[in-house]
Amino acid sequence: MPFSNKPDLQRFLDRLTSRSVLTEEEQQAILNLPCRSEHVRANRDFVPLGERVDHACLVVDGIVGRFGQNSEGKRQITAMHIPGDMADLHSVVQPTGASALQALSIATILRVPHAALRAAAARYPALAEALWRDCMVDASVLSQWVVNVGRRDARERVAHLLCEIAVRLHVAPAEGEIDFSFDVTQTQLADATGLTSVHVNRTLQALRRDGLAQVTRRAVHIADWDALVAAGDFDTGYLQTDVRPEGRLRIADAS
Amino acid sequence: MPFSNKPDLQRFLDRLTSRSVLTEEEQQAILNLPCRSEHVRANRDFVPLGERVDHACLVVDGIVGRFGQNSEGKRQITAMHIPGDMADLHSVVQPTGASALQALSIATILRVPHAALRAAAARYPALAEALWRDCMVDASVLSQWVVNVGRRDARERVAHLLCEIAVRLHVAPAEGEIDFSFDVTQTQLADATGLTSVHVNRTLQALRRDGLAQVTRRAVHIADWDALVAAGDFDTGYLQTDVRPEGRLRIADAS
DNA sequence: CGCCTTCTTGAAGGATCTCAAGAAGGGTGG
DNA sequence: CCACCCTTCTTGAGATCCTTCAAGAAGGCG
Repeated sequence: MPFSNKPDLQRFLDRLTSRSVLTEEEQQAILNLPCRSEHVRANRDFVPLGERVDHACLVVDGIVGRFGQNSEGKRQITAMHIPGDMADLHSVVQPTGASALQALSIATILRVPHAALRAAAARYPALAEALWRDCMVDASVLSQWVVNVGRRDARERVAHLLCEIAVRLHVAPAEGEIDFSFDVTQTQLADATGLTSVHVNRTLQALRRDGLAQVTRRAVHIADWDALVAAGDFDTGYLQTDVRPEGRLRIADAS
Repeated sequence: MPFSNKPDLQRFLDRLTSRSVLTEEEQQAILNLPCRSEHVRANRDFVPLGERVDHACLVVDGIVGRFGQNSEGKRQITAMHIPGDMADLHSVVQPTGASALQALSIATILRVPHAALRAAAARYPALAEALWRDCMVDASVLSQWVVNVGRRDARERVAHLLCEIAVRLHVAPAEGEIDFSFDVTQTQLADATGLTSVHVNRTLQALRRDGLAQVTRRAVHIADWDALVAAGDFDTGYLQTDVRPEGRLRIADAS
């Protein structure tokens, strides 16, 4: 467990402190978490469906999908995780029946033992609360995905997803045009939006034709942010990015 | 705050202790939570969309829906809550951007102040953990709903929802036939499954015709549980009901 | 250079929606 | 206790969005 993992844990810590207030000592507890780095090739399921797990996975690089599937084997991606996300933090508290994880592109992950996370959470209640809060932001996203897949048409779904990713990557809202690397296939976009890859293809063509966004295999160029937001019926609030310092919470101090 | 609320809080406590281990003292902390009982008529939104809330709502009686909506005002129900559920427990840790709640039938709820829940969680880390875990079971359901709406056809969606509710109400799996009260309109079923009420109507007729289930305005009669489970591609694991005593968790004891 | 994955395109079919209107059900007031 | 009203359910027909199937083109990696 070399020190070289600290920058990656720092990224996760930044995520936590963007919404929660943690003391220096609590922050150190995160940075000192033991972990094992691992490279995963694209399309590999590195956390299998339905098994008990004893560690959580921090995404260091690449895009990771959480997914479920129906009996015919059709996949539905239920969450997309970007670097800095602890993709299955929920497993700390619910180690069985956890969801499966798949590398959507080539990825690097850090496996963090539950035991260490639990020990840290037990020792520092405010840390437990910060982790809990992080899980709830994840759940907010999940809620939005239900709305997305349940009550929006193809164009809206794809636009909404692109907006969400842009905001989570902190590349938006910039003025007008936005570029970011996003290494996923059209088939994976289809599995995330509940469509077929054929229809995602046509939908992306329409978004391009209408001057909203150009999506290629490796990157996204948003040509008109406001228009894409409108097309995706997107409202950034649920993502809880940009919480001002005075809005960050800490309720767990024992009295 | 009369003592008469204790039975209702006990129900919530039972929910917690079915998956988590709590000491006598911790259990008392739940039972002593202050709360205000309230009757809500059907179809009323009793927690509005997008506002900051300072209390969580425990469902005592009736069915409560959590929902989001798109810009056209089309609703998507993202969760259905039954008596004993704390419908927006997540708001304790994420008081802004909470989801809206609507009474699907006439309902009775208990409003529990965040302050009291926070104080209890701060004082008893194991309690915080139990609440966190409860939120994660809720998130598992949410995940399944994404799969349901994204990758299953109308018949499967409706069957899956009926199975889920039956298991959560602890009326299944009984042998073969099952009856339970379920006071929800076809329009609400449509909003939960991402369909139209017209199509839900035809789907229910098909389920009835095929001898799987009869759904009326007030109740559900499942004629063939196994067949409904197959039709809904339903796997009970994610609900984490029936966790055996030795499987219940308690990791938060400070060392 | 060659292979394998991914993207692209067309055409046809099907699941679900929309619109519309009548029937049934449940609650309420006279 | 009946009549009435409003919500919910039911049914039909036509429209549409999306899927399925298929096959060729393009792209990336060893």
